[in-house]
Amino acid sequence: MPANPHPLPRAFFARSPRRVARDLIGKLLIRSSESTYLSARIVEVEAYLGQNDPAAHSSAGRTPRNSVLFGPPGFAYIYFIYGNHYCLNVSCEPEGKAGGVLFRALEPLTGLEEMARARGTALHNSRDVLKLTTGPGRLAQAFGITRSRDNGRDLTSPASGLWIADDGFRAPAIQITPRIGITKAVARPLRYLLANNRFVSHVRPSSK
DNA sequence: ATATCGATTATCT
DNA sequence: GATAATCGATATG
Repeated sequence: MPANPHPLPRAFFARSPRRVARDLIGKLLIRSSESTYLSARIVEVEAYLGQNDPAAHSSAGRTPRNSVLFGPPGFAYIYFIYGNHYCLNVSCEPEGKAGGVLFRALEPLTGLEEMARARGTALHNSRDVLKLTTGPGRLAQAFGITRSRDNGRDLTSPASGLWIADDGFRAPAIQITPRIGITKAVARPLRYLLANNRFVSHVRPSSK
């Protein structure tokens, strides 16, 4: 039985995005407040490196948009993409060095009704559950994550209301594949996923 | 099952 | 002016 979830310490994130990404598989993302408790297991992430990674937002240096990636580790970097979607990252590496991990898919555990409400979708069958948090845009919407609300939020403290936790679960097997949806540095194996998990996001048929 | 397209904005060239 | 770490709707097989 999983233990009570406890927050991951800042030192967990003060490492290379690869190490952090690998170790985040199987951990929990939690949105908690007096009126809300959403939790989901992290089943798919991607590492974005601070240096020598053309696909990373930090590759061209520090800007107002990406400054969280250059700040201290364990904070939320939220960006808005395609005019429609927010995506959640956590900053890695010690302060001053860029790097982050993108959350790509979760397995929802508690608060599924509220997630469906946040997404404006039905929740009648297992197919509906599957679409709650599979994909970076979907999981952000399910957790009510926006740039204005959550960019720069401390993900190591339950007091912040959005945090990452360890409940004792240990991933039996982790797969590593190339990243998805990018056009630069396409071949690099920086996508980490929980093997045999149904909630891993799908490659777009025509995305190449 | 795959393919195409529109949404709609921050950022960069 | 083009592009992007995406998704849902729609059309067609």
